[in-house]
Amino acid sequence: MSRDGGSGARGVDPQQLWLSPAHARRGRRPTFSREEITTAAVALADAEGLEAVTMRRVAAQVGAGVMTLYSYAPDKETLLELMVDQVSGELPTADPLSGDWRADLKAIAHLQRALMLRHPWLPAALATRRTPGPNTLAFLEHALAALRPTGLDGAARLEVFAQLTAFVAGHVAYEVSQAATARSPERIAAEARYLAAVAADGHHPELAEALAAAGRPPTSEATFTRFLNRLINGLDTG
Amino acid sequence: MSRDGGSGARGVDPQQLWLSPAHARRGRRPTFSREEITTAAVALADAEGLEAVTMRRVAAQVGAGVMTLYSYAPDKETLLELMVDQVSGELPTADPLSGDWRADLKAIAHLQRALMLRHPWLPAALATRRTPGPNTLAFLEHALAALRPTGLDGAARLEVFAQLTAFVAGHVAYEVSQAATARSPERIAAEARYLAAVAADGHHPELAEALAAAGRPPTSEATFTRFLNRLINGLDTG
DNA sequence: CCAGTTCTCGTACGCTGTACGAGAATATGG
DNA sequence: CCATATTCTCGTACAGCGTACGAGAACTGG
Repeated sequence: MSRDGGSGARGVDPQQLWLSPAHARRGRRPTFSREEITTAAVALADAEGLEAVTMRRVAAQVGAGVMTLYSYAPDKETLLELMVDQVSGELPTADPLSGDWRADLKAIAHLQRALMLRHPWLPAALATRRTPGPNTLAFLEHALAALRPTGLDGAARLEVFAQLTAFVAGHVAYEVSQAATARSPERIAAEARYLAAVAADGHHPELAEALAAAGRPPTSEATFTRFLNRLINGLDTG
Repeated sequence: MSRDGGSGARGVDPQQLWLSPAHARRGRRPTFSREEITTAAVALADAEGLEAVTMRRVAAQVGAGVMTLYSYAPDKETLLELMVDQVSGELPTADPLSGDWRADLKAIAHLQRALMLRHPWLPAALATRRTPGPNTLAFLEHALAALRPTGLDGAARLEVFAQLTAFVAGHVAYEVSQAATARSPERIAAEARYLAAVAADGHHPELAEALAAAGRPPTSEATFTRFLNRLINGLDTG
């Protein structure tokens, strides 16, 4: 018995993660909380990147022993899911819908991009995410409602939203990787030298032209908007 | 001195990776080759996934000592880049172009998808890739040529191709993660139960409808084609 | 107060990437 | 042919990772 969910004596059943928020009524009272731990992990990831999120460092951040974390999340991957869902809570889910589904969808994508820029580790974390948590589901609900005027059936709307999210994640991942590279100028100079050498070898005329034409890229904001418009405008053809 | 590139005494300069294929003319002759090691790593990743690619296991595969690998690649991340470029060599770069850039671009995307399905670790590996190798550049050259009839300038064509690749990678990553989940039926059942519970709570009508409408999804091939067409058909608007 | 339950966390294990340096193999100058 | 310089090979070692285990602390209901 006593296996009926709840933050059990020996950690949490990963299958029941999102269905067991409260703590047991018997025995010692918990010193920490799932939210507290998740917040610490998010702060760490925001400040130093996803690879800085280790069980030891998160534990140190909240002032707990390392193994204590396992009472609140069954493993590290689950902690990542908690992080994803926590920051997903920053997304507004009650924005009024205009009825123009393209405009609404664009607004949703811009919200997602802003969130990912605020938490640059998010695209990478989304790549391995398994089950959406409540905050993620709330936003999904909002997005599905926005897609209702398309006339697509439920499954198709789900598909469209998944693809949109993947698109935004891919774009932001590229944006932040560019920004990160730009921060170490030696790296980027070496890469530019290498590409220039390749372009100069005469076997890559298209690449040479692409590199020659490249001044500074326009602000990524504009680029994002351009691609987003292309994607969304194409949506009900094919 | 003697720091002029080449597979140096103590490994390879990561900055010069792609410009230093040959080996030194003095001293002991190398027992292995970069290609041999890369091939072993790719085989390992194909068979057991990216996380099975550890320096120790790759070394064992080729029959070398662990540290020997560091004479051929300065670190593990570089080995991953070598893997990416090696499998990129499987992409044909001399396909005739039809002049219909949309059709050509769709063909290119299908080639990329096929490659990624053959090497399911590729989308994840691409996410952290820094500098494109020669095979990657050859395919890029081909893709840029295909985009020439669009009238876009070089930089814009580069952008389009990057976005297309990200799109394909995102889609295939989703495809393979679905397939992987399907292989452990208990997991997927638990997730379905959880989502059903959420849908039944009355606060997620859109989600409920989406889940109800979902029979088995059509073959991913068709889904991929559908999304690809949407993306490409939208390309010269916005 | 006692028994049962739950939470905390020190210790330990197997795994990772890789720095170091000794020794084996080869090319060249004498 | 030998001495020497150069290059490649790889055993050992270390810090850091995720996490299994189990002893003990804190709390509740009887």
